[in-house]
Amino acid sequence: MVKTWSRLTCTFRKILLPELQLSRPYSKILPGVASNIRILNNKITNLIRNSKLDDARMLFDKSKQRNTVTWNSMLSGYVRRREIVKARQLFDEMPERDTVSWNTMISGYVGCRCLNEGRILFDEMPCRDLVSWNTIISGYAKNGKMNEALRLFTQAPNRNPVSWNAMVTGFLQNGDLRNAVEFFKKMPERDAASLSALVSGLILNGELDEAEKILLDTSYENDTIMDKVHAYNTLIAGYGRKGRIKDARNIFDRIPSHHDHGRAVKFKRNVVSWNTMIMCYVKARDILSARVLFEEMMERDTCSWNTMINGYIEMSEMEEASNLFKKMPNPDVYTWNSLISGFGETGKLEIARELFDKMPERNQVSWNSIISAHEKTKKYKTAIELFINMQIEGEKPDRHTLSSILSACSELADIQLGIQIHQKVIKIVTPDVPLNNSLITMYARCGAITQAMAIFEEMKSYKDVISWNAMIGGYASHGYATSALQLFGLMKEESVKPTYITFISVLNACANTGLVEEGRMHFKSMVDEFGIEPRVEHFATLVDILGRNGHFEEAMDVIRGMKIEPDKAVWGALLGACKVHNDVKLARVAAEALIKLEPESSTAYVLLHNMYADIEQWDDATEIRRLMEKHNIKKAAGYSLV
DNA sequence: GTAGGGTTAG
Repeated sequence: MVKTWSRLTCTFRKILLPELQLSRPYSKILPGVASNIRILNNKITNLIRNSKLDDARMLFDKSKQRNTVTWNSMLSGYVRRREIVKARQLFDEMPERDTVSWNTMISGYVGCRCLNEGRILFDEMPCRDLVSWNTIISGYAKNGKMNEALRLFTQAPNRNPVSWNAMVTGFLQNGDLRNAVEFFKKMPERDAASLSALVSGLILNGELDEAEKILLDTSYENDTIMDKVHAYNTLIAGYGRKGRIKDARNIFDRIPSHHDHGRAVKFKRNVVSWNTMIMCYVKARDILSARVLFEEMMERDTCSWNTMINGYIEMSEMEEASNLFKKMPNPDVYTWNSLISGFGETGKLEIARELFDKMPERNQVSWNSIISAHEKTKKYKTAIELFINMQIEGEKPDRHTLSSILSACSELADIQLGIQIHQKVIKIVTPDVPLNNSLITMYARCGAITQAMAIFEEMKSYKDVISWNAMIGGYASHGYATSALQLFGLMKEESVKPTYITFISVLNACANTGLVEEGRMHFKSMVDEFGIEPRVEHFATLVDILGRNGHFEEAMDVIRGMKIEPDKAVWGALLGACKVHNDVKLARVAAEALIKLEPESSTAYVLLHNMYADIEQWDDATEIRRLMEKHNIKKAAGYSLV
């Protein structure tokens, strides 16, 4: 039986195979061959649709029989990919061209903004159809050449809604709203695209009220536009972006809902209408109204759930987000990711990690979210471990990953890893300003000031205030106070507006070099010249500068004049200065203020006690000891009572 | 296989 069967198939092959290789003329006679071409064309079309252009080309080259459709499919593949040179080569090689070939080629040129080349072909082509005219008209319209578009539009032997819509869109893109509306009104017949084009164009031009007017007017007409819901949704979203929630809701309510059985419904709300309206509420942080609408929905899609869940995450209401997530039928990777990043942002690292470990599939964003969650909660080592695992599992790091890891390197002052990440950065992405800033910070924190400066200088004019802050801070915190101040001078010369962070470094530099006058001056200019409200860090440093140099009166004046409550850094700076200058009286004031702020801490007690001991005021020293015993204060490690 | 519009989230 098996033998007979294989003999039979052999015979069949002998008969069938030669037929498959028949050349062109036979394909017209033999239906089997014609259907083979159809199969081939379908295959090529599908490959192109899935953007597998190279596979399509291989199939194209291999096939012995091709018809014009085969060539056209291949041509449209190149046109879609904007590979205009290859498209033209193929076009020139074609054994015969039909109108579609010409139109495709023209649309290719037009899509690449090569209007002249497109026009040459248009003028050359043997017979033009409506598509040819519309292609060239929309080409001119899209590229702002409305005069030429209009000339061709008028010349065209006939027009359809596509021709009119191209003109309307063109006018809108050029901000010519008057003509856009006029053309829309003059159109002999309009379709859904006409309305969509006009409404979305008006919204892009900021004319939301005009868009609404036209939209509502159109609904009174006996028009043929059934599919108006698209345009309505566009307007809802437009209002949402402008924060006009009431107007958005008004439009939403005007779309007939599923419950309107009574009258003929020309169009009705779809799930996008609901999602868009929920989105509006979420953007306006009106999470309650969003939830009400969400509960009213008859059927929800993934987007509805994710929008609602993300709304709660935006409001940091992670519990509600979590509850909804548990009820959600089919969460996708985005749902998981937003929860992970939400829990990460709110410091709930364990939950974030649990979700990450549990999720069915991960992508780059999942890894980035969990890495950043660890980095933000100061779990730098784990962040780096995750970064390594990410790559083991075949997920590529991107600029977000690298930026998180660079921060971890900065905090750990791990320059070895930092350098490795720097290499990766150069290999994977073109560093943008934030990434370069992270690199500067990393090198500066690791004490590699020269490398930090190299990047800073490479950035040329693309530096922002953060780049300057990172560099000035790097100098200031590594003992290069003079360089820090010089760089600050350059920053002002280049008219970059400093921030409060800049001044922390600048004042620190002054403190470290004992530049009292300069310190005073910078503090004053921060307030007067740059209008920056001083924070406790600034006051603490100023007190430090003044106190250390013996200007105790002035330092106390600064503290008394503070609009905000002085914190332990401020009093600590004063106490430190008193210690240097052996001013016991003022030290007592500072120490008492410190003890008030931190009753359990022994630092101030010990310091004061030792100052009394130094000048042999034993009664006072004993009093401090008694106080410590009374309040059960134990010396912190590293301190001793002399 | 070629021409116009295209709404919501991550």
